[in-house]
This record gives sequence, structure tokens and C-alpha cells, in this order.
Amino acid sequence: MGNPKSAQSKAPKVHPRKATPAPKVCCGTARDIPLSEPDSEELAAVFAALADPVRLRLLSLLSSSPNGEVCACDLVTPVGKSQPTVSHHLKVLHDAGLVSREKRGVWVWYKVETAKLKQLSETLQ
Amino acid sequence: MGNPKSAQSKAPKVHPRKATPAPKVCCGTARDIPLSEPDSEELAAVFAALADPVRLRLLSLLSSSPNGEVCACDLVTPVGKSQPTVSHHLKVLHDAGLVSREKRGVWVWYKVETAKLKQLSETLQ
DNA sequence: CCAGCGTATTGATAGACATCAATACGTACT
DNA sequence: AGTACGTATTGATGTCTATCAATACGCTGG
Repeated sequence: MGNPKSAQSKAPKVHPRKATPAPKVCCGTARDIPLSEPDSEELAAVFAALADPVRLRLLSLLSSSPNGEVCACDLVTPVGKSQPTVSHHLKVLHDAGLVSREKRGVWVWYKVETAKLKQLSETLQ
Repeated sequence: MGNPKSAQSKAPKVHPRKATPAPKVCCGTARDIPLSEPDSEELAAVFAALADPVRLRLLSLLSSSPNGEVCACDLVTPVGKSQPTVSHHLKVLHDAGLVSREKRGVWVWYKVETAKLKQLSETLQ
């Protein structure tokens, strides 16, 4: 009895090693949540737009175009999906602010919103 | 008859304006697809891991920690979800290579894989 | 060895989404 | 006006996923 451990036995049962050097160990720290719930939902929506292989290939096709823009009609064949499906994906990208659309007569041209991508890129690191 | 239009009438019906300055207008260009299907699926999987507000807030909590790492037990309360749900999300992040785990006794500490985030950030721009 | 606690897994359920066929809408050309 | 074509929308369907309750796994202290 009376060993050194007894003095420690009344200490709170928190992770003993590598606890933060700050006074309060861990649980219940008043650290304000860095990313608010609305912000996280907004960000998640943008990432959700990128979370599809077809949409990534659409973006890839747009950015690799010499003009930086591609007619919607030229996007159906490369991605190997039906026209309604491609139209749906382009709408998702547009709603997320990742691409812009410009109608010229019958055709619709899509362009990557590089500013949005750059902003997103900075958010990551 | 014999108006200038007749000479053009036999031309292929492609978007007439702002067509690429290159000889071949657009359709059927032999442009190699910049992002292959397997690559796009792999990338999409990573973005899918980011496409959830809870996971974004988990990442945010990790990166704002002074140690750069947080015990799993300290992540349940801030995000306001059940323990199994948080564990599930952490697994998704881990499977995507976005966080690393280290078990210390009973506790598991999670850390952001900054290299992975940096790589992803560069992919975007 | 047993009890307690942190963590992960399983099972079930409700909601979201990708896909395509069919259809509607708009524009250009005759 | 009417046909043809590019694009968007609607409806239906199968798959995926976020969530939690219940449970199992693993480590620690007695």
C-alpha cells in the first residue's frame, strides 16, 4: 500500500499519454468548432459534385480543351453515357458553381469555373 | 439559286461559331481522354469521402488540434452523432487515406494525412 | 479471471442518387 | 409552317449510404 500509484488513482480516467500540453487534458475543452454545421454542409455539397467519375471526366474534358470550353454535344460520346445522364451531370456541376454555361443558338458551351476550383484547392491545404 | 449558301450547305452540321481554331472542328477529334475511367473512379472515391458534413467537421477538428491529432473519444460529442456513426465516418476517412490511426492502449488517435490533402489540392488546380 | 470502458462491427431502415427511356422545349433551316 | 436536331426535364428503378440500436472485440485495472 501507499505506493505511488495510489496518488494517481483518483485522477480522471482520460488518455494518459500524449495528452495535449494545455491544462485541460481533452474532454470538454471549450475549443470552438472550427467548421460550422452550415459551412460544412455547403462544402460537402461541392465535394459531392466532384464525387462522381463521370463528372470528374467531364471537368477533365473541359479543362483540357484548347478553348477551355466544350459544346455539350461533344461530351456525350467521350464519357460513354446517355445524353440525359450527361445533361444531368452537367447540371450538378453547374449548380455547384464548378462550371458555367453559355447558350449559343442550339448549342450549349460549358466552361470550368477555375476560380471556384482554386478556392476549393486552397480550402484543402 | 447559286447563292453563296449553297456551297456551304453540304458542310457538316457542327456548331458554327467559336469552333476550335484547329482544322478539325470538334466532333470526333482524336483527343485522348485526359482522365481515364479507373483514375476518375479512384479520385471520385476520395471526393466522396469528403462529401459529408460530419466528415468535414471531423477533419476540421483534427487539423485545428494543437497536437494535430485527436482521440476518437473526443470526436463524438463535438459532431453530435452516435459513437458508431463517428466510428463509421472515421473509417471512411481512413480508407480514403485522408487520416491515419494509431492505437494507444484503449484509445485510438486520429491524425490528418496532410500529404494526401496537399496532393488532392494540387489535383484541383 | 472478471468487470468496465473505448472502439469497431453488424443489422435494419430511411433517404439520396446514378441511370436511362420517354418526352418536352427551343432553335435553325427549308 | 413544319421538320429536324440539340438540350433539358420527368418518371421509374436499382444501388449506395448515413444513421442508430445492439452487439462484439480489446485493453486495462482490480
